[in-house]
Amino acid sequence: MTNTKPEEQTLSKREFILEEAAKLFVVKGFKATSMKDIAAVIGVEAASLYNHIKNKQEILVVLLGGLADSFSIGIHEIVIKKASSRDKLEEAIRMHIQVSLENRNKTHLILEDWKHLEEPELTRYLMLRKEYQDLFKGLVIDAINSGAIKKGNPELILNHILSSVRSIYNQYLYSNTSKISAQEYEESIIDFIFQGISG
Amino acid sequence: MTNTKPEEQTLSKREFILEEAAKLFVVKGFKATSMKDIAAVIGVEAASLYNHIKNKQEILVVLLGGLADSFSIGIHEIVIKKASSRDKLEEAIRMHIQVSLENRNKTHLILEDWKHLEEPELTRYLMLRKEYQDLFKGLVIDAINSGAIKKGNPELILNHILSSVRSIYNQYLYSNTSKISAQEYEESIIDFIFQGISG
DNA sequence: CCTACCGATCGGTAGG
DNA sequence: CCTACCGATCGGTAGG
Repeated sequence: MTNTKPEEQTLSKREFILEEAAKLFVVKGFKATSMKDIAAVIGVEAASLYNHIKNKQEILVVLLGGLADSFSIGIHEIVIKKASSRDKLEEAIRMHIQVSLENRNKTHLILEDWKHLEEPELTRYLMLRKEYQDLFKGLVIDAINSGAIKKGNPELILNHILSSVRSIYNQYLYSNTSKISAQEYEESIIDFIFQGISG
Repeated sequence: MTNTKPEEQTLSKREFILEEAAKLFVVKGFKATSMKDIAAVIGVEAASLYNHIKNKQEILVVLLGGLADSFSIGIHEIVIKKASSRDKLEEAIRMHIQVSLENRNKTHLILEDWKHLEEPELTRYLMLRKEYQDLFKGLVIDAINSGAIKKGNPELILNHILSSVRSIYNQYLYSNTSKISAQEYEESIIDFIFQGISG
C-alpha cells in the first residue's frame, strides 16, 4: 500500500560499483586494483563497499559469470539453428564480436584476470570456456567438411578466429581510430578472417 | 695467472632468476607473483634474491627491455631492405612471429604486465612500442599503395596482424596441439593473415 | 645465502 | 556510510 513510487532507478549502487571496478581492472588489472581504488571512484570509503558487495572476489565472479553466460547462450542458439555450416560459423563469429563490443570492460577480464578466480568458480569458468570452444570448434569442423572453408587444423583455425576478435581490446583502448562504428568494425574483422588482407 | 679455469657456466644465477620469474609471470601475472614465489622456484629464501637483482621492478624492466630491443632491431633491419613492399611486410610479420616464439614467456608480458612498469621505463617502453608500430604501419601502407594487399584502414590492418600473431600465447599455453613445429605454426599464421580461412 | 625484522598496504570486520 | 582497527602479506634492508 505504501509502495506507490515507480521503479525509477537506472543503475543500482551495486551495479555502479561493478561497472567502475571493471573499468579499473582494464586499466590496472584485478590484482593491482585495491578496494580503496574502487571506493575512490565511487566516492565512498573502502569499508562502505562491503554494504553492496560481499568481497573483492565476488566482483570478479559476477563480472566474469555474466559474460560467460552471454557467450554460452549465444553459441548454443547458433548451434541448434538450421542453416548452412558456413552461415552458422559466420554467425558465431559475429556473435562473438558483438558480445565483446557490448561488454568491452568485462571482456578484457578474459585475457588475464580470470586467473584470479578462486575455486570453485575457477573450475566452473574453465568448464564453460571449454564447452564454448568445443561448440565453436564443431562449427569450424562442419565448415571444413562442407568445403565452405579450406582444410586445416580446426584448433589452429579457431585460435586464429578468437585472436582476431581479440584485436578489439587493443583497438578501443590505445588507438585513436575509435571513430569507427561497431558495425564497420564487425564487417572489417569478418573480412579479415574469411578473406585475409591480400588483394 | 690464477684464472685458468674456462668459462663453463651456461646460465648465471641472475639469468636463472629472470627466466623463472618470467615463467611465473605468465602463469600468475606480475602483481600476483611474490618474491617469495620466485625464491621458492629457485630454491632460496626471498631475501637472497636481492644479491642478484636490485628489486622486483628490475626483473620486469630487464625482461621487457630485452624483448623491446629484439623487436626494434628486427623491424629496423627490414625497413631499410631493398625488396618489394609485399615481401617486406611478410618478412616483418615473420620476424614478429619468430621473436614471439623464441621469447614466449617474455612476450606474454606484452599483454598486460607492461602496465606495471614504473617511470621512466614506462614512458620509454611506450615510445619504443609506438615507434615499432609506426614502422610496421609504414610497411602496411606501402603494401596497400603498391597494390600488394587490398585497400583498407592501415591501423585496423596492423591491429589484425598483431592480434593474429598473439594467438601464439594462447596456443602454447592452453591447448594440446603444441606438437606442431615453430615452422609449421609460422606458415599457418602467415596463411591466415594473407589468405584468410575461406577456400 | 640466511635470520630477523621493518614499514606499508592489503582485504576485510566490528560497531555504531 | 564512517571511524577504528585487525591479521596477513608484501617488497625490501641490516647484519652477519
